[in-house]
Amino acid sequence: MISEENRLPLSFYEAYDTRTLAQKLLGCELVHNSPEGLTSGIIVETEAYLQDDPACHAYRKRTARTEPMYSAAGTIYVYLIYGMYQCVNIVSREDGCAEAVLIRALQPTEGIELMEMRRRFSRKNLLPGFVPKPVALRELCKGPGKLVQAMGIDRSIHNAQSLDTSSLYIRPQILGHFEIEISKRIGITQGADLLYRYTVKNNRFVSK
DNA sequence: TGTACGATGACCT
DNA sequence: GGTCATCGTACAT
Repeated sequence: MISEENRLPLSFYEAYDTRTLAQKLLGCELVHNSPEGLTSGIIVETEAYLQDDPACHAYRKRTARTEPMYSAAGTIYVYLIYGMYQCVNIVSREDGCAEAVLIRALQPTEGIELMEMRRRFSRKNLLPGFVPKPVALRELCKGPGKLVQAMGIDRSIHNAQSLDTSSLYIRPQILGHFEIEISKRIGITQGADLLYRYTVKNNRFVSK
C-alpha cells in the first residue's frame, strides 16, 4: 500500500486554542518522510503548555531557545532535555503567543523496522562490549524522548520549521472511535496539578 | 559560580 | 517495582 502525504493544512493548527488542539491531535498521524525512509505513528498522548503556565518554557522570559514557540501555529519546536534527549512540540495560536502541544506517545503505523533500528542503535551503544537489544513495538514511541528517536526527529533539522513544508508533518485523524482521558502532566513539579494531559483511553501505547 | 529542572536506560529487587 | 546516573538551559547569586 502506498501512503499518500495528505498533510494537514496550517488552518487546522490555527483553528483551536491550545488545550483543544492537544485533544484534536489525538488520533492524527505524525509522519516523518526522512532520507532513510518514511515512519509514522498515531498520536495517542499529548500535553498542553500555556503562556500563563509555570511549566511552559515561555512562562518567564523570551530566549533564543524558546523563540520558535512565539512563531505561528503549526511551527515545530524541538528542545533538548537532560542534555541527551529531545522532545517535539506543535506550536499553537497566533504569532507572538507562545503556547504549544507536547507530543508524548505514538502508536507506530509505518516504517516500524526503521523505527526499531533507530531506537536500538541510538542508545549508549558506543561503549565496548555493549550489545544493543531489540526494542519491543510497545516501547518504540512510548514517551516523548523515545518517539523523537524512533521518528528520526532532530532539533538541528526540524526546530522552527513549519509543518506545512517540513519533512515532518501531520495527517488527519485516522483512529476509530475513542475516548479522551484527561490527567495531570508527567514528570513536572511546576504547575503539576493542572489537568493538561490528554490520552487515548485504554490505548497500550500511552506512556503511563 | 551555583542550582533547579527534567526523560531515559541500566541495574537491581 | 525502585534507585541511580546522565547534562544543556535558564536564572539567581
